[in-house]
Amino acid sequence: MDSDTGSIGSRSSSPDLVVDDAGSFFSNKMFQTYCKDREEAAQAMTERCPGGGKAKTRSELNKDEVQELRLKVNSRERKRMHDLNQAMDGLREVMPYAQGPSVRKLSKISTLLLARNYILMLSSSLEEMKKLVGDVYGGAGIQSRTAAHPAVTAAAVPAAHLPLHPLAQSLHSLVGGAPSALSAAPTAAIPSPRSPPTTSFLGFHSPVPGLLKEPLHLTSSYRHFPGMPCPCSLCQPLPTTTSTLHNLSMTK
DNA sequence: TAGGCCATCTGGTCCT
DNA sequence: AGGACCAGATGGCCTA
Repeated sequence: MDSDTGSIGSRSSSPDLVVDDAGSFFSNKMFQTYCKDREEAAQAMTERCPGGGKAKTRSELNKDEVQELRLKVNSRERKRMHDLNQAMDGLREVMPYAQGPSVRKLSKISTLLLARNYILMLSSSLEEMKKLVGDVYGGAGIQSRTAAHPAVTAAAVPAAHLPLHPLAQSLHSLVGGAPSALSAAPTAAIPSPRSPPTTSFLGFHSPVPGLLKEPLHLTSSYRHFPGMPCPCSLCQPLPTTTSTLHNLSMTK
């Protein structure tokens, strides 16, 4: 949307707005009740304290100053919400969900739920990858080695921005072999581009081929889509069992 | 037309 | 005192 210039927004949806001669606006209800008293108070105040050099208290503000203050506060709040929406857009950009003019934007609640599930999935994948790397290397001291290994550390970074490490490919050849389930994914779960995904869709239960970004073609029989769960055990989201994951919550 | 989603305004509360 | 944050209220837009 637009602007935090303090002028009326592109969606003039504000209730009880009145426009005065100067083109500014107030909350009618608020302004009537507010200014009725304030005006009298300010009138009395200016009569009592004409031209005082001190900063005025709120009770000393006259009608115009109250309006100016209100506009200032509104503008700040608009800016705050715009910043919030900008951050929300940034989050949408890294979500494994199709973006484009023909695709309806994820709602805020959907974005948050999807992000949560995405994080859980990545955490699970990371845990499983650590286990697999541990199996590959075996023995003690694996923790320090895996912690420093690029394949492991890279998993903590959003997958949409990273190619799969060669080690991960070799791990796939170790565990892989089953045909890809992606191509056979049921389309019933695919939301219409014009309708936002439901919360069940956001649970990542079935990948959505048509809405995926460019897949990574690996040497194994699996097709990997950045940021999306793959049918193999390495990439399949696991039931959340760690206490760390249990601490993740959408509640405030 | 109902319901979902959103932007905006507003007043209260907390913090610096 | 001023700003940030929050939640409630309200009305517009869009879709099923």
